[in-house]
Amino acid sequence: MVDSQGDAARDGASANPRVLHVAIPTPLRRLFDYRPVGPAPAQGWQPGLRVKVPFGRRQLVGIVVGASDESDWPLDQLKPIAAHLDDAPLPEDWQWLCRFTARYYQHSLGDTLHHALPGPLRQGRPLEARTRERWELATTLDSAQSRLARAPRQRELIALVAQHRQGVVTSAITAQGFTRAQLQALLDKQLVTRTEEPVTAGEPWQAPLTAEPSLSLNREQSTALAALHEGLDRFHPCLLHGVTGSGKTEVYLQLIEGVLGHGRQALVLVPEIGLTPQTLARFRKRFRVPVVALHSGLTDLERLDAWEAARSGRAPIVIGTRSAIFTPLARPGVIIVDEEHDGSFKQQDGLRYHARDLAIARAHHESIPILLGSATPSLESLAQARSGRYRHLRLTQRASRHAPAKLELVDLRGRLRQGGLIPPVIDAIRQALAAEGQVLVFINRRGFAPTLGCHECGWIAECRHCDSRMTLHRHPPRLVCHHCEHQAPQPDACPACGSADLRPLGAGTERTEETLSTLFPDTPVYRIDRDSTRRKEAFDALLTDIRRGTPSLLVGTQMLAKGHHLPHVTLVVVVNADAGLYASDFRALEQSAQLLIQVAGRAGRAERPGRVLVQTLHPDDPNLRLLADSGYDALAYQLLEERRLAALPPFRHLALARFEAASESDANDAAGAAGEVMRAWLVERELPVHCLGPVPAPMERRQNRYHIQLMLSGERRSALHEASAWLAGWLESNATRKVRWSLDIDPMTLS
DNA sequence: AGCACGCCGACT
DNA sequence: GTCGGCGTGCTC
Repeated sequence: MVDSQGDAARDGASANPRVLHVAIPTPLRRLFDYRPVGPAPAQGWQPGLRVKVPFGRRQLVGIVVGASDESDWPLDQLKPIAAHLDDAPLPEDWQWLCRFTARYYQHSLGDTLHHALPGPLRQGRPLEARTRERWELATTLDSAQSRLARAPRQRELIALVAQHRQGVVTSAITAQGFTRAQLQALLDKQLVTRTEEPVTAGEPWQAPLTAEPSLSLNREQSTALAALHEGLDRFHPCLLHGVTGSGKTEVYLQLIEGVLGHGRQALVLVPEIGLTPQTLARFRKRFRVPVVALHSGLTDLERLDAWEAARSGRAPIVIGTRSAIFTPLARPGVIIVDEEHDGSFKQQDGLRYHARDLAIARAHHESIPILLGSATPSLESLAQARSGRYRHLRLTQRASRHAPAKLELVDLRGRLRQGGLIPPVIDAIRQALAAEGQVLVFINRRGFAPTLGCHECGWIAECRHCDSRMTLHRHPPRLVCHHCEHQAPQPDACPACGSADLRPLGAGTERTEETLSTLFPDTPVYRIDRDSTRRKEAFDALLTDIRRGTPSLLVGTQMLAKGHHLPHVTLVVVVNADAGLYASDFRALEQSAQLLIQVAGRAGRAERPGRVLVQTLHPDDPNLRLLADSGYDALAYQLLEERRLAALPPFRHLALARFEAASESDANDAAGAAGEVMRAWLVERELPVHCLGPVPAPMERRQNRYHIQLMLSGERRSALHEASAWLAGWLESNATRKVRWSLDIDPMTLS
């Protein structure tokens, strides 16, 4: 059997087993057997125990997934384990999710478990016997506060401590946005006392749950909330499909309040770019209970703390990005996936999981409701809602009295462009600024210009290592490949013909910023992209400036379009809407429609109506027209029809095998061989799965490596799963070392 | 993936 | 004479 790594789990615990089946952090998709020696764990040899084992010449932390008296290996050749690291197994719900993930994505179970564990636990750090600090008021609140006249944060902190007569633990304090340094300052002034206590399982939190009253809901919101409340004790998948500004977050908050009221926990997943301080602040302001955030900025120990708080049940609310789906919960009550259409939920290397899809599977397994929220749902979720498998909850009304801004298409053809903008658009910007508004100019290209070209001979700056063009940057001046980071100095003369007439082609954020600074010298111009916001503080400072609301110009990539509330923006300009219209990728149009709507949603959120100008070379494109005239939903349903006709997701399921090698023929041969055996196997097994390829990836050469792919597609998931499992097994034992391969189940892009 | 072993090129 | 390039084999 090819996929044997989950089977041993069924053997379960046995009192005195002769063999332990252990998942090891290696890409090998099989288990390794060991002999249990030394003292047995307090609760016996159960699945979910971490063990330290010898593996080759290394010592690794593995996880027991089963115990029995049998092994495929000669028993006397089994190595003994070095030690067991836990007396009690890791949480069962977490183990289940890892097993499911490994199986569904054809990934090594050991690697999956490893990936899903916080760093310290991966390295073998003990989970038990940890202590925590409890802080109590050491004096009266009044006298403490009078001594903190010049330290406002410490004064707020002492008020928080004073609210808890039995004291309050550190994690609850930091969860409210305070720092250890502030606690230490209070301790030094002897205004608080600190005691250490062992960490025990959390008790249910107590009322009152909320720190500030809920907002009143409109009829649609109430209907949605009522529908959600009625399915709290079962698997109940819902799509909260609400236009920008319709109050989805308020529905989340009140749903969570209900879940917490039943003593259960809530897990909230947000896109990478969406876990902003404002989002977090909104949750923390509403609830009196700790809100634990999991994001990339945490240290290993903070991450472990958060994981432990969720596992023990001490943390009622957990908010995090993609990987937070692997957080164990003691009393799961609901999973919410905000902006469910967002591409950042899909991991794009290694274990290529989709957190939204795993969230559905997890909610099903735990028999809890799951809420997917979006103004622009993915076609996958829309199809599920339409078929009735998900409950379709719509929010069509906006809190502000203005209708959402319509997209106005602006014809770029034959017009002179300045920094990518044509005169009527520049006039509109001038008017908006004169009316004291802020203007957001959206370009999805970093750098000064997409590329540099010779006006004499037609030469274009291409990357030496990729099939791509180099982007021109100005600060500092250089050519940069955005696919491999390769850099080159900006040439003074054409390398092909020697002409000095080299010109930037097209506009990126830097160029538009420069143009706008020249056109509007008295107005501040803020550029927001990956280059200008490398440092987080720089980004925060920029946002603070912008929120002051003085008339200004914001030039940015999708960083700016997603997540951030920009209440003073009255005009949005999309420099070029054409990138996604004719792209080869089958999801390009869906994704650019989602992005356009998201960008447009930045306009006129406060008490002023907004305008959205969309520049395009294809003002008559039927898809673009449909989006502008009838909105996202109309386009989405139209695209669904096209997907049906083209036999693409969500009507068929895909798996993509990628092959990559330094030589084109090696990659091609490997993909060709795999395709042949795959097709032969499909014929023999009479499985209704198509195998396409090998075909070169859209950008075949990247970093001097050649990319070839093979696509499997099937109407039935089970058949596709069987085929991809077989292919993974075949590749694992037959692929040569110089060709790297990977399997992507439900790929988001075909590139 | 790691990590070893093993067999051919340019160096102190 | 060796340091070191990466092909290939193995991990219970």
